Amino acid sequence: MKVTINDIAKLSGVSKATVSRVLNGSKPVSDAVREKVMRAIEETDYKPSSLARSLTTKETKLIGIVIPDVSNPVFSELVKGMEDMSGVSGYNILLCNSYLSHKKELDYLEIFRDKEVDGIIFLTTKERPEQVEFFKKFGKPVVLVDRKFKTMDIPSVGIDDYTAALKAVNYLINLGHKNIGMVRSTLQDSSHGFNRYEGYRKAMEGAGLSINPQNVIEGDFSVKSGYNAMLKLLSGEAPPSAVFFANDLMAVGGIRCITDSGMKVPEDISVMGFDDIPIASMFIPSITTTRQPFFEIGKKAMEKLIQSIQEKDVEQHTVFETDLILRNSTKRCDL
Amino acid sequence: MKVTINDIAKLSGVSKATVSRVLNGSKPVSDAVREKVMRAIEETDYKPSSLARSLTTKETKLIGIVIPDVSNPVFSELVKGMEDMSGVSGYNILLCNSYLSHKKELDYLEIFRDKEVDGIIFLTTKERPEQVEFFKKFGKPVVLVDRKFKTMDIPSVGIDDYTAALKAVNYLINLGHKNIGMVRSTLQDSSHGFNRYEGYRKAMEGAGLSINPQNVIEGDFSVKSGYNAMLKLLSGEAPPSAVFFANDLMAVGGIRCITDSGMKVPEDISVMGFDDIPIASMFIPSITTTRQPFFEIGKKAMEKLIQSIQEKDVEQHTVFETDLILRNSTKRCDL
DNA sequence: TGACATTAGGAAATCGGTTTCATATAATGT
DNA sequence: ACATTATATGAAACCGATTTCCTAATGTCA
Repeated sequence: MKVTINDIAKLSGVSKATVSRVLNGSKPVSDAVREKVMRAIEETDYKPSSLARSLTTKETKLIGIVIPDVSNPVFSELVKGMEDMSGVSGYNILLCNSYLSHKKELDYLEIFRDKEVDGIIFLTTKERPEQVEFFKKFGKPVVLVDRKFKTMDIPSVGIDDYTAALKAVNYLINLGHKNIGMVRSTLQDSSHGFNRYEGYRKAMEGAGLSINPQNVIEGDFSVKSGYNAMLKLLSGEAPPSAVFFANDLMAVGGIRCITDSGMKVPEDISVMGFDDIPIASMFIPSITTTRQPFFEIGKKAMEKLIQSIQEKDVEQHTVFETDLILRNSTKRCDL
Repeated sequence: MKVTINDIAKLSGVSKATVSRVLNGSKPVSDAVREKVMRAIEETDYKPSSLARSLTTKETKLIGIVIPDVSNPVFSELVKGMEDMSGVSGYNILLCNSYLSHKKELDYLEIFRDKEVDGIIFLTTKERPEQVEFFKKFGKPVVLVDRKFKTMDIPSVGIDDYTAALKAVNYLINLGHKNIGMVRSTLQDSSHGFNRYEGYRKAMEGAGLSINPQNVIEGDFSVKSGYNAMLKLLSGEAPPSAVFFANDLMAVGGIRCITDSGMKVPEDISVMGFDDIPIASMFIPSITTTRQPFFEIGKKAMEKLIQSIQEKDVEQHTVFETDLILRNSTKRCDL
């Protein structure tokens, strides 16, 4: 049989209230009594039931996290950052993969409510009214990662996609490239996709370069879509000398496509990625990209969440710096 | 204020016992009463507290999972399989990364006990007495993935590393390779590392080929260690014409090393990986490897766990088949 | 030394459910 | 029509903690 607070109380000859006090230090207890209780606890290897405790204290020390897909290195790194932070504060993580399914996202939110988590970190692409409604009812702290909501002001952590893309494309421009293509993505209305495209547009405009609409292709952030997009770019009338991919996975697909077509990266075409996932540095050639500090972002998101749970003031929107990582998939334009 | 079962009872003019019965169907309830109760529930958007419920029912519908590192594609895929299975049965996952730290592993196990999870899926490399002791006391179901314990018979799911490695190396032998090296790993006494090496040894022996000890190098399953191991192989007196890496990440490092040394894969040296993580098919050249059905393994592990929780009989040790995936990092030996 | 303030610890209520047990009413059999 | 069984529901105990409220014992001060 599992040993409970009552057993400890009996064993040490005190009331369970006193045991509770010894456990939590919520009220002073004489040394003699504390001693007795501690001994009983040790002897029986007693651990209080966090369930029963949560029932009265109203906190479960549980954090719900919804992400699209753990097997995507971007998200797994974010999760690691979150876990790193939650651990030290004694919180545990309920992890859920939505695979971008709206239904799953909502189902998981409901589960979080049932499980009475103390807070939620939410990663989605598209803001939806049901979500907003849920969060309004939910009442407890929520932090968004990599996106803000328009119809509700929820604390967020992320990067400035626009500026990061601007810097990335400016780098290509400084290498002498004039005909620069982009593989973007508007998957599920993702704001990253859009903002990165805006950065690209602005950079080109700023340098007085025109964008050939044929050289802006739509992808969906997957390797395969990068491959297909590149195929289109290569078959166009004026294939670009450099391509800015909205993420590294698509860049990988692009490089494979270029290689399969008998051309070389970066000799024939320069490729720029985004994210700096592990594969970017391992690939041949290694991929020039923009590093997002995913681990830090995850950590910060969790930190903010825990702080709001503990009713401390937190910065509403946190924006992290990105770094341009120069590698071997880009080179000066010879033309 | 949060609405509770008492509110529903009052609102619908019945006792809370009856509300509970409507909720769980544990006892028959007249249609008229059920109707009333249901209406009250809908009106107030009442959701029972799973906390309070768990306190009496003794089940939390929580599963604890300890894995080394989610950002490793091997493990993230396993986790996805587990989640896929747990979802349909209404279980939720408490995910913890141990980073192979013995202390963290044990800490998380303790947390699982405190949180009163219904069962645990445990991935570790090294069996340790404290773990065994914990599981003995724990009393609830546990499933191991990719390893068995020697001092305690815990249900497990995995593959036959020995046979898989044997098949892989035999393939290289059939391609005409005679001088085949291996980069293995005995990281934390991992049994995979050992069994894969045994398969290699047996294959070589079976073909009457001798193993040059200089061509068996120790790695630690990381890209970097694969690179360094390859460096050693290349600088040996009789570099192999083919190398069997104990996992794909090391194979990636190996290929980079070979490429950096001005040689080509597979023209100069054939490379064989293990696992078939996503990068294996994306890499240039794509990597010949042994596919482990990680998703299925994860799913099966969860299925077995849930079945034991529900006190059904389960197969004690489940072994999955592996497939040799032929790609472009291996070719016939010219010599 | 007597009046009053502190303090340690116990009894009981509480959290929000489930479950056992008792009971009134309806259904059944003869 | 009467005894008996089945059935729907309520009251209360319980799960394992925390917390409020109260009391008895000790300490302090004039």
